Amino acid sequence: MTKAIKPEASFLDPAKDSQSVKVNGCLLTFNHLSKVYWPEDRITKRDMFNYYDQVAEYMVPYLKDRPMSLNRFPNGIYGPSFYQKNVKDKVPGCMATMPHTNDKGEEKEYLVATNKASLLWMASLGCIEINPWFSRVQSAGNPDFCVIDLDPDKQHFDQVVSAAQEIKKVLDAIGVTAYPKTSGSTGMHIYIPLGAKYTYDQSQMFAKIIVSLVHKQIPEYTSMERMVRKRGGKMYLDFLQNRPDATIAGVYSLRPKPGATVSMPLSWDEVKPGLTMRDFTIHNAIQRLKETGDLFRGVLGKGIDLEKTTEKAQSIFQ
DNA sequence: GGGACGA
DNA sequence: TCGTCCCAACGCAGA
DNA sequence: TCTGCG
Ligand SMILES: [Mn+2]
Ligand SMILES: [Mn+2]
Repeated sequence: MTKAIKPEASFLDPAKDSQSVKVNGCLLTFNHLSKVYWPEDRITKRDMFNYYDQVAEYMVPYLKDRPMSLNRFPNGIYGPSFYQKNVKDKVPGCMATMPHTNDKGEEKEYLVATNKASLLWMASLGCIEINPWFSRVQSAGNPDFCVIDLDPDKQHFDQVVSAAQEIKKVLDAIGVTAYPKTSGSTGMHIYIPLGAKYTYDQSQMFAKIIVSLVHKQIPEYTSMERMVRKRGGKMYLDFLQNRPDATIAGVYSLRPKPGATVSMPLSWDEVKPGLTMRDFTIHNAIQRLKETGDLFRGVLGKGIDLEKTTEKAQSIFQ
C-alpha cells in the first residue's frame, strides 16, 4: 500500500468562508475568506491569513513587545483604507495593550504585539500591511534600530539600488553593519542596529549624518527636502521616520500593492541592478525563507556605538 | 471590519 | 435578523 | 499658526 502524498494542510479550510481558530489560546474569527483583496492576482483574504500563519515564525520576533499602528484595508488594496492606533474597547482580552495619552490629554490604548495571535488578529481587521514601532514597550523611548528610508519619486528601482549601495559605502567606511530590505512598494529600507541604547532623537541625528554624507556623493538624484515640491523629482533620503509613534511596513509584511509584494530582507550582494520589488511576493516568500533563513537576525542584536561611530564619521569625512 | 441602532 | 450608519491617527518640520 | 508629510 502506497502512502498518498498529502499536501501540507493550510491554516484555513479552503472550503469555508468563515472560520474560528484558537491561536495562542486566543479565539480568532476570520470572515469573508473568499473576498478578493488583490484583484489582478486573484488573491483572497484566506491566502493572506495563510501567508501570515506561515511567516509568523520568522516575523513575530520583529513584532514582539512593539506597539502597532494598524493600517487597515478591509475591502482590499483598492478599497478605502485608514489608520487605527487606538484599540480601546475593541480588542479581545487575550491581546496586550499599552496606555497612551496624546497631546490633547486623550487616553488611548495601543495594541502591543506579542505572538502569532496578535499578527493574525491584525490581519483579520484588514491590516494587509504590518507596522511595528522601532522600540519595544519595555524601552519605549529607545529604538532597537535606526532606519534609513529610501523613497524614490519616478526613479527606476536600479536608482534606488545605487543609493543603497552609496549608503553601504559610507557605513562600511565607519565600520557599521547595516541590513537592507525591499519596502515591498517603491523603495528600500536600511536598518542599523542600536540595541535600545539611545533615544529616538539620537537615532534620527545619526540617520541625518549618514544621509547628508550620502547626499553629498549623489546630489544629482537624491534630496533631503521634506517638502515634496522642493525635491524636484529626486529620491527622498528619509531620516525623519526615526521618531516615536512613527512606523514603516515591517520586515516580511505584505503590501497593498499589485503582485502582493513582501518587504524582504536582502543580502548586500543581492542589492544589484535588476533587483525589483516584484521579486518577492506572497507566492515565493516562504520558500525563500526556507532557503535563506532570517537575514535580518542581526538587526535585533547588539547595537553600534553611536558616539564612536559619529566620531569616526567626522574624522573620515571632515 | 464590526458595533450600535432601529425597522 | 436584517440593513444602514458610523467610526477607525499622529506628531512635527518647516513655511 | 497652519499645512504637508509619511
Ligand atoms: Mn519608504
Ligand atoms: Mn519615508
